[in-house]
Amino acid sequence: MLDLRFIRENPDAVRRAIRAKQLPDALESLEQLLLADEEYRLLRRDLEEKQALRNASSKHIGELKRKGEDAEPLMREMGEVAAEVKRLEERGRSLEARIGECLLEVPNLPHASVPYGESEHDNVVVKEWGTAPSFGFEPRPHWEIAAARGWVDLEAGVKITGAGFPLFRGQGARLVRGLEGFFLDRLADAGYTELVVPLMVNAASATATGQLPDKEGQMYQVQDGYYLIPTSEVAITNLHRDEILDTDALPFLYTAYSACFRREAGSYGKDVRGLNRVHQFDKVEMVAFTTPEASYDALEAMTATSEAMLEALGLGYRRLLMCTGDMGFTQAKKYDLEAWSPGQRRWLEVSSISNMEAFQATRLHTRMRAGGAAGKGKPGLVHTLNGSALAFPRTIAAILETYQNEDGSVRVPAALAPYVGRELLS
RNA sequence: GGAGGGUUGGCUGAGUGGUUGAAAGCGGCGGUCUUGAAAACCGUUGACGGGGCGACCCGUCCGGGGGUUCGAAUCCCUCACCCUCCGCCA
Repeated sequence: MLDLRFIRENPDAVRRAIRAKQLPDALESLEQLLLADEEYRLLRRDLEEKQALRNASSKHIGELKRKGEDAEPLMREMGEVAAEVKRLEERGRSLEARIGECLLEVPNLPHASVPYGESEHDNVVVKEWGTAPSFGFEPRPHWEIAAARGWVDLEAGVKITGAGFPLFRGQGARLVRGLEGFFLDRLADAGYTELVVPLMVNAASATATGQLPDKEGQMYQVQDGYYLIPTSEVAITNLHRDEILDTDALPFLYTAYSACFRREAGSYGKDVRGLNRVHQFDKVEMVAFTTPEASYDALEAMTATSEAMLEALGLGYRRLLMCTGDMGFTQAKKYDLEAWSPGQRRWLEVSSISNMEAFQATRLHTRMRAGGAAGKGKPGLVHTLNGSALAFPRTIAAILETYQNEDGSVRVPAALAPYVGRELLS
């Protein structure tokens, strides 16, 4: 969330940001927030005055009692003050709750370099890499290639669970495992610390990273108030919730391979065929904690790391700079990487890399100072970033379609072959 | 799932209704002594919010949240976490 003081001092900048992000409902929350904040600040002043009076008097009563003098009149008098303090405290609590709720509804501000736009059509292609492969035959979509050899079995997934839960088999499963090792090894080389994280998180974690209350319907909720993670970002980023990090030790770079679960309610049609959109998928995620000064360089570095993987796999791709209207609630700046899908003749989003600036850190209460928790002085907020490297299903789709042969076999990219243990899927 | 015990400042650990934001020790910081260091001794040392140019002043904080009371670290309720024992279990 944004800093309350910043909102108080720059309400117009926040209003502009909400309009640019196409989130009209948030305007109402902002206006409520400003009203509640104003009332709360007046109430605080009154409350502190009465609390001071009560505190002084109760000390005085203590003195009288110790001396054996009569404290009854003063105690009766203070009864009224105490009642007033209680009334003000109750009102203060309800205002605090309202302020907290409204604050969660206010989106992050877009960075100055983000283009204004109302929808995905206004995103800007900032980079293209590779050339579309040519075939001596009509290239097939990945679901045909995969189904022919049983590498991906969508019907089995439907029987076992339901639509959107693919089953990988044989060399298809081997490809999944190979990609995991390939991605994680390259990220280890790039300085990322590997984690294995819980696949369920509590409501506090989901709130801190911005899934709640904004995207509640998109997560699977299980018993005991837990949610299946829609991305390991949620688990990783909460690692440092309520902590003060040592500024000199930053940046912290983490990666984790995990299953991800998304309800994707309302999705249908050709966009969801095959592996294009599923409810459970694997992903290797990157998360960074940096100083505010370093976060935009870190965004570029993280993006370059993801792009290097696509290049090592030999997959043609383009990088999009997301416009204000297509960016989402928590992000200040976001790039999407899309791999070319020759069998479908369309771009597939395989990675999304974002800088949240201090938006998550404020919710997380993750701060930094020289010396960390034991250090001295006022702690400052850190910036958080995350990105995928990469999402498996669409990467697998792009590999199958890009490297397909007419006989239905698929060449394994040279850099990936050692991880898969073979150079040809057949 | 059942029974019991616990959660206090950077750490250890006192404190069961009235100048307790909190003893003591450790650690940290400053000083004395010393060529320097160590040891010893002396002093000092929590966080957050608000106010004032400032010496300072006010408020909140003893796991979280409520309650009782003129007054709560201390009493009551509730939640979370940790420990011990029993049960169950890959």
